[in-house]
Amino acid sequence: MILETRHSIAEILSRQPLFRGLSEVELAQISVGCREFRVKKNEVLFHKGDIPEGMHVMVMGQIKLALPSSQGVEKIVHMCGPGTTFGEAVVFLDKPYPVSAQAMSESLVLLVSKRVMLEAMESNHMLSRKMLAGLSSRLHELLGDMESCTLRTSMQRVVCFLIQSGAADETPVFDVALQSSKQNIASQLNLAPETFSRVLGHLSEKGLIQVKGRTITVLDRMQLRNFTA
Amino acid sequence: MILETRHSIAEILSRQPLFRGLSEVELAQISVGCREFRVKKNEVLFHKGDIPEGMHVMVMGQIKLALPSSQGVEKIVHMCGPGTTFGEAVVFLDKPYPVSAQAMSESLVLLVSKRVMLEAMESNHMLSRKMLAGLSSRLHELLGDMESCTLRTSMQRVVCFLIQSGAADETPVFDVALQSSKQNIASQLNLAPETFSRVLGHLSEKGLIQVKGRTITVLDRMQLRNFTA
DNA sequence: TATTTACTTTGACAATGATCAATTTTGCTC
DNA sequence: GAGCAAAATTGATCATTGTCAAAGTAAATA
Repeated sequence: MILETRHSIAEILSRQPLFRGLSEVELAQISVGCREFRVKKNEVLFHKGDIPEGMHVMVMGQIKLALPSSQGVEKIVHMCGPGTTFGEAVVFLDKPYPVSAQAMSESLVLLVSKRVMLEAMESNHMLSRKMLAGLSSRLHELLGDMESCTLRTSMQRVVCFLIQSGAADETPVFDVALQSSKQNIASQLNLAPETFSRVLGHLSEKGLIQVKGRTITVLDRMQLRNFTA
Repeated sequence: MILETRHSIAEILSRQPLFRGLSEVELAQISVGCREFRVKKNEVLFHKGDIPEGMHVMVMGQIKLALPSSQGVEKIVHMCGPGTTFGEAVVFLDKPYPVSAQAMSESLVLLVSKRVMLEAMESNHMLSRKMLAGLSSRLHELLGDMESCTLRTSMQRVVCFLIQSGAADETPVFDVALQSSKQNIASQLNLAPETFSRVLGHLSEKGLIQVKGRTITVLDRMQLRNFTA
């Protein structure tokens, strides 16, 4: 039974981008250091300040990483989706979690112990390399968020968000499907939900976008970009 | 002459925390991939958007990493001091610099090429481990800054800054020596210089701190901390 | 030391965005 | 589909913080 579980965990791991390319032996070793978590919608996986045991691998679902504040409000720092990892940094730091993690939908998460991760990386340089790349990406992403928060107006933040959410190509018209509620997006953009709503309203009035529930249609990428500066 | 220079670079490297413990051969190999930069005060080492060639090691001086904005203003993200590194992330990412780097005082910086860093890490796992730890620290630090910017008032930001700048012990009275100008600190705290000045003024009035040029004396750590919540 | 330049402080004012409250809409559960 | 709860919108108001301007101070340079 346990062997069966370990085996299935190894199989799950093998499908995650981070662990792709590892040998069966390596996967087996890592799977031994794994714990499986099935969390329901709104369930909290860990709180800011908790002592971390390892790194998390998202297999299924959606989890938000957020900074709680003394009052009820919180600032969402990142949304994690399938195939991604989070909490990498705590593997190397001996510090409590700097954020809280809460499931936005029913999710399946693997917790890989620090020790096992460190050992696996010691014997497999490619894994180290991927972890380095992952942390680097996260750092750049966070810098981008910082830039948004500190030197852009609410309008600019929303416009940048819309443009970045579109395909990389230069199609003038495209749809943005919000992957979560608007208040959620607002928090990521560091805006009050009301402000977000109003900004979308303004852009609609000007005929630059069209809002239908969680789908926003950008009607004129060029003109929209003018609001960036 | 060149050999002489390479040798001295290897020696400098051996004194940097990141490279401490490497063999002479390893240091020699890395030094081959190094370029030395001596920058004067206010000189720009690189701009946001430039294509990175490698990672930087600060040997001497002080360099600020900042996000420029369309208008003249900028947001300082980090101050780099001797013995630290910056631009680690670009080694793993193939992306332009997300920040600009400008010397705040005459500085000596080494640029270690991406290729050489990657090779050195491949053969020395301890180096990978240190890079991972460094990136992780930076990430947590940035999360802390994010927390500050997004869910604290100007007063709270300043108070947190003062308390964090003090020794870890619980001495009620201590000095904080600002390592740069007040407008500089203000930018790091995401405040207008005027606001920073006013907040310090308020705290002085209440008898919680005393400001003398670039030295701030905290008179009552406990009471000051009350402003955090 | 004199002179200029940069930094800091202070005041008055403006504006962006948050908050509060009420209403409408959406989506979920039974 | 009815009823309920959560989410979104809209309006009115307010507060925090930024901006502009001016004066004062410190520091750098000749």
